[in-house]
Formats: sequence, structure tokens, C-alpha cells
Amino acid sequence: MEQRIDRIKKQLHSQSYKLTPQREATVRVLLENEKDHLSAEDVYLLVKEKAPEIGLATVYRTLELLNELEVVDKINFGDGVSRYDLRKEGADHFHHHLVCIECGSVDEIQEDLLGDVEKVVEANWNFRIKDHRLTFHGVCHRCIEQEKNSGEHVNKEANKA
Amino acid sequence: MEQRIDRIKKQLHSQSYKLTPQREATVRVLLENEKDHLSAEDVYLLVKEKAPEIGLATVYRTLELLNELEVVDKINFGDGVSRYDLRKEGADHFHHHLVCIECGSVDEIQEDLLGDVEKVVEANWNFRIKDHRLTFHGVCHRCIEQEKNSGEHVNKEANKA
DNA sequence: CCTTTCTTGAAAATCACTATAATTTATTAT
DNA sequence: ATAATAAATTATAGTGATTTTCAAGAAAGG
Ligand SMILES: [Mn+2]
Ligand SMILES: [Mn+2]
Ligand SMILES: [Zn+2]
Ligand SMILES: [Zn+2]
Repeated sequence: MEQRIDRIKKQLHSQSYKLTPQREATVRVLLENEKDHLSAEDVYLLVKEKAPEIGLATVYRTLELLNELEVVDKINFGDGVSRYDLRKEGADHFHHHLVCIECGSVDEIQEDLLGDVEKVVEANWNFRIKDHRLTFHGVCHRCIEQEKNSGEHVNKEANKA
Repeated sequence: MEQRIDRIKKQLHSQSYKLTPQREATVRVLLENEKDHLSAEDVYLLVKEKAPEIGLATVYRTLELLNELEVVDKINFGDGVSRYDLRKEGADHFHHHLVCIECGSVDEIQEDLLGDVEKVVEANWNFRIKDHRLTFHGVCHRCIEQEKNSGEHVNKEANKA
């Protein structure tokens, strides 16, 4: 954690930005919620807990800055807000997402999976790929499990009628 | 075109919605600009040309309705607006996009490409895929060409100095 | 017709996000 | 140190896209 912050600090310095207390508090929140996909508002509320005097505009600016530095990726799942996803250190590609249309959960796929596809696109469409966004919408493993169980229920109910 | 509208009309009726003149004008604009990725505002301005009395709210409502009926897909390329993409009839998957970070163009890939990847995801993550969104960000073939040419220019300039 | 339901258009409201301006904090020059 | 300079922050006002509200206008059924 501290090391991670140190490296981000160095990244900021390399572009002559400072790691202010507000920026550090924001980065800590992101690190502590690495698995989540927080909106700016979410981050703001969490940062306020440890730095109550911070302003919403600062959170927006910090997230934008971290996005430029490629510390976070800005993503959009189609609900009205942008979400910020900490980029895994050393990851050479942006990970993928599984959005559940039943429960709204968002799971991650760290495996690349797109290597072959990207080769085809670069070759056949003469497109130089710099980044990608891949999201699957469907039913997550938890909801599939639940379905099995409540599926039995439904059948019992159906049998009654 | 007319047949396509007829089928959409039937789809609306099957859910007891009507194909009002405003809705028809909106659908026509979408059909006439099938290759583009229009925002609600874009659609509004185009519809106004053939039905000047239409209101912006109606366009939004119609696009939302068409999205529910799966006639259009609502997509978001990260600029602040939602865009509406006519779903190809009979397409069993949503097509992919190539967004150029140089010129902003958006090209389409109709080929599936994800068959194998989806099999892996369904099997290894126990996720039942219903839909997907795949977008590549990079440099389009036009900009790559232009680069080659202006690249020569740049070199000439550099040689001058 | 009369009533009910669906749609619409204009305007107001909402919501996420951005820009502004005054103030504070950090850096550099004297 | 001290003063000038630059960077960053805060609160607030402003934007722009989208949604909601509400009064008025068609369409459908009896
Ligand atoms: Mn993620
Ligand atoms: Mn498209
Ligand atoms: Zn689920
Ligand atoms: Zn281009």
C-alpha cells in the first residue's frame, strides 16, 4: 500500500505534480476499494470520512489527473455516471468486466483473452489498437446458483397449482 | 425501408404501442443514417427537418422506447452523450466499434470475433452471456495513411532545422 | 358524442460534471 | 528570512444532457 502510494507519488512528480494531502486521501480510498467501481460521488463520500474538508471539485480533478497518468481507468457501464477503476500495476491491457443484469454486480476478468482478436483487427482493419473496452452483460454465477434453488421453488409452486 | 418500418410497427403494436407520425419520423431518420452513431440531439435536429413541430422530449422518449424494443442499442463512447445505433436485423450479436483517438471517427466491425472468447467466459466464469460491448481505441486506417504522408513532411521540416 | 387511454410539446427540474474566483499552500528568487 | 510566483484548493455558480411535469391533443371503445 505505502509502496504503491510512493510509486504514484513518483509518477506525479515526474510530471511536476504534487501529492497533496487531498490527492493522497483520494488515492488511499481508491486503493482500499480496489475491487469496486466507484463513481466520483462515491469516492468523494469515502474521502470525506478521512478528510472532511475536501471539496467535490478536487475529487473530480484528482480523478481526472490519475486518469491522465493512467493510474485509473474511467469507465462507463451505461448508468449515468463515470466510474474509476484502479489499473493493475504492470497490467499491459485493461481488464474486462462481467455486468450482471439480475443483481447489478460487476466482476472482473484479468486474463487478456483478446490477443488473437486484436491481431485480426490490426491486420484486417488496418487499425492500430491502443486500448480496449470489453464488457459482457448477462447473468453472474451467483444469480445462476440462486436460480437453480428458487427454480425448484417455482416448480413446487407450479405443481401446487 | 418500408418493410423495415412495417416490422418495427408490428413490434410496437405487439406491445400495444402506436407508430405515431413522430415515432415514424424518428425511425426514418435512424434508418437513413444507419451507418452513423447519432446522439439524441443529432436525431432531434434531423427529425425536425421533416417534422419541425416535434419536441426534444419526444425524441428522447422514442429512442428510449426503441431501445427497450431492442430496435436500437444505446452506446457511450465516453464523450458526454449517449448515441443510438440501429441494431442490424437478424444480427445475433452486437457489432463492435473502432474509435479513432486522432480524428474521432467510429468504424464498425460486423464480424463476430468473440465466439471463442465467449465460450471461455461462459465456461470458466460460469457467466451466462446475454450481450456484449467491445470497443477498440486507437488509430484508424485513414489516420495511419495520413501519418505516413505527413510523416514525410515532418522529416523534411526536421531536416531543415 | 363521451370517456378513457395514450402521446405529445413546452417548460421546469435534475443530475453529473466543469469553470470561476477568491484564498491557501508550496516554491523560488531576493 | 521575506517577498514574489506558481500550484492547488474550496465554495459556488454555471453547463449541458437527460428526465419529469403538466396541460393539451389525438386515437380507441362504447
Ligand atoms: Mn474493473
Ligand atoms: Mn455501430
Ligand atoms: Zn448476479
Ligand atoms: Zn482517424
